[in-house]
Amino acid sequence: MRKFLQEEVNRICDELQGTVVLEEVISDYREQGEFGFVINKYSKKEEPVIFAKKVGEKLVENSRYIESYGIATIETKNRPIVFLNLKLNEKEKQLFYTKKFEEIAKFVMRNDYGFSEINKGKIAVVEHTSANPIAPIHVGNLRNTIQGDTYARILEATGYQVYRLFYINDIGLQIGFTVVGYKILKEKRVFPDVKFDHWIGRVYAIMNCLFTIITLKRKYATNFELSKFNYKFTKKDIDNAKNYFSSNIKRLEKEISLLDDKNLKVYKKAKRELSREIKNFNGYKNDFISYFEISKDLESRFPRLFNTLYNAVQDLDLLGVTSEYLKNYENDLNQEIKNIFREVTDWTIEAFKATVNNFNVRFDGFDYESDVTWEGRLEEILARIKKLDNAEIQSDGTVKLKYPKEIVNKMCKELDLDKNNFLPKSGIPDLQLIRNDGTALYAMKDMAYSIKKFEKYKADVVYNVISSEQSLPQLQLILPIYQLGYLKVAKNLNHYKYELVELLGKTMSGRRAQYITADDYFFETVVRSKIAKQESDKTSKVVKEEKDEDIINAVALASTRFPLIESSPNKKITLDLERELDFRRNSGPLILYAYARTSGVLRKTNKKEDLDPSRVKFEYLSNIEIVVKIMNTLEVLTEQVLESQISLDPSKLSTWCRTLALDFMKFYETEKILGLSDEEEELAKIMLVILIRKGLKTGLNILGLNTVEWL
RNA sequence: GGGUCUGUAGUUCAGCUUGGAAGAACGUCCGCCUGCGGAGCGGAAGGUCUAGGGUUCAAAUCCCUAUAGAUCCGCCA
Repeated sequence: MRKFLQEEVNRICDELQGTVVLEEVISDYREQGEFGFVINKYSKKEEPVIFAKKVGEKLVENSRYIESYGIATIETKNRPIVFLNLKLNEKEKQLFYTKKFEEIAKFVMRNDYGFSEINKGKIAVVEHTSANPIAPIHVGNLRNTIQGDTYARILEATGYQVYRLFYINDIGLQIGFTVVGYKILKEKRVFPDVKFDHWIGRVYAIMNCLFTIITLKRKYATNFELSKFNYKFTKKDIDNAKNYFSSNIKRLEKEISLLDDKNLKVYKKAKRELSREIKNFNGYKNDFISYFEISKDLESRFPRLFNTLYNAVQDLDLLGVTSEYLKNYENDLNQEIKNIFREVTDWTIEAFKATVNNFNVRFDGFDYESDVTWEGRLEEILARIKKLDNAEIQSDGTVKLKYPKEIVNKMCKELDLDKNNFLPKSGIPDLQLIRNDGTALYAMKDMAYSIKKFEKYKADVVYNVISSEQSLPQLQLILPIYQLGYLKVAKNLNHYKYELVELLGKTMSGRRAQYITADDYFFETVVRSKIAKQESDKTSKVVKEEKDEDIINAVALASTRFPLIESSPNKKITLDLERELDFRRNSGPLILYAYARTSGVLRKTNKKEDLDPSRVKFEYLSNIEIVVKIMNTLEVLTEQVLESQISLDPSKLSTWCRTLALDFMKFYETEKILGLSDEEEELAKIMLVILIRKGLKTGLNILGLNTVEWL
């Protein structure tokens, strides 16, 4: 109606230059009409009130829809703000809505409701989760998984063919020593006694602890006295470390205070360097203290694993063996070592699959970092990078790319990066690609993988779901790709950013093998959902003809996925498990409940879901205000999906679902639907319920949630 | 030191692209014990939209400055 009226107003009053935007009138002035707009910007030099009167009269005279008008004035310092509010002719309005409702009803009943074909024929790749395969997926990772999967579904709804990818980071120090630990345990015939990813998480934590302790001991053996145990700290070690670092920090602080601040530039630089060193010392000091505790903690929680590994590494040069393993794997030199790396990662990935499956998430492809490394693309890229003007090849063999201000600004402009809210005003730090031993750094492999995504999957657009912390590396990734001439890749590689998740009252730490895993979270939700269902069964007289398990799973799915997408991705969220598990406070179950209620209504009537809208007389609908609101909501689903896609923000769609559910609840409570004396009215109301049902189902399905008929 | 993100009701947030009359849920208080299913509904209280300045007839919204919090700036991946 608003849109239509807007056009009508524009047509009639040609002296209103520009487009009129009608607003809904607030309740204080409701007797003046339903819609209104601000007259000031059109009135120019004329007194707004007088101008409003003129326009109002003209509108009443020329439009059969507008019955009368009212003027509302808000006083300000200067000229008052004047609203022209329009009251509609009830009969014409009724006719208009009747026609409009039928239109919307037909639209909603279409098979492709909610879906568009704007991106038909195009291929999109969404890479998400990509958690390190050395620890279970925890609630922190889960936001990535759910955001990525939901966004993939939104892309599909706008016509894309979507590939969901998981990038397996199977190279690096952490996986290196974890694999060493795994091999030891396998030889000693110590096998997993819990789900593999949970178990490998413990192995990782223990190996990391042993590895870090020996590294620290080696590093500081000449600086202060340390006990002869290679893989353990004693109380005395910690005291010595504390003394050593504290005195160093004190010394540096004294140096800072003695600095001459006359030469500002030199002073600032020196100060920065000194505070960085202080930070380092503080870091090491904390490492000594915390690994002392971690070691004891892990030993007491997982005594068998810990002791087996601890004893085994005594006769082992852990640092040497790890680096040997890594070198062999990275260069694909030894089949046996390759097998054991793959064994660990593949088992973990299988466990990941089981985890995300609970959340209705599946992947279309898994790519190994090691494969990318072996494929030979790296040499080719490196050769071309070395020829770039901003490449810097140092005598020790390292290769860096320099990005001063001018280059960055120019490239950002050419790539149109400011549309993503990213316009660095200064240069960005140097990007190092090659170590002095000639091996490739992560950034290098990431470039190769980005290009591979476009080639292997024939992608038109790629979305990397990665936390906002990684904004800089993601930018550093695009620029060299662009310089190498991969224009399509650079322009269509997007960073889907999201802020991190915190858990109320809990700190998560992989090093300590302390986290709330996604498995725990789901299991806990299932338990709560069971309890909630039992309680509802007690009070409800309804016999539920659906499997308990399906209902419980649907509720658990909604309650876990919903909180992770209902606020916008660049808002940090704190999960309060008590709140999320209370189904009265979590919006997910509420929407499922609304849907189940539509089922309840339909069950009691012989009308079917395929009811033909053209048989329905919408003029019989009463309580027009809420009906109009519902219809307006239903009408815009497709637009809402598109908006979520364009703004990389699924929360717009989740809000849409919640709004529709709440409005339906309101309608349901205030209006009797079945058993009415007037058959036409009943039919119209049933139609409305069918439409809402279709809307909820479509919206929820795009969000990756399942609906159930009973709750 | 330099980027980026965030600051709106007691709490969690929407609204900012494209300026126009301050929104939702939860929590609190008061009503509706179930007529199509109470995981619900109605009502009330609760806000100098972090601060200051600018542009404008008009700023939560645009621009500048400040401030608080998060985060990034390694031969880690």
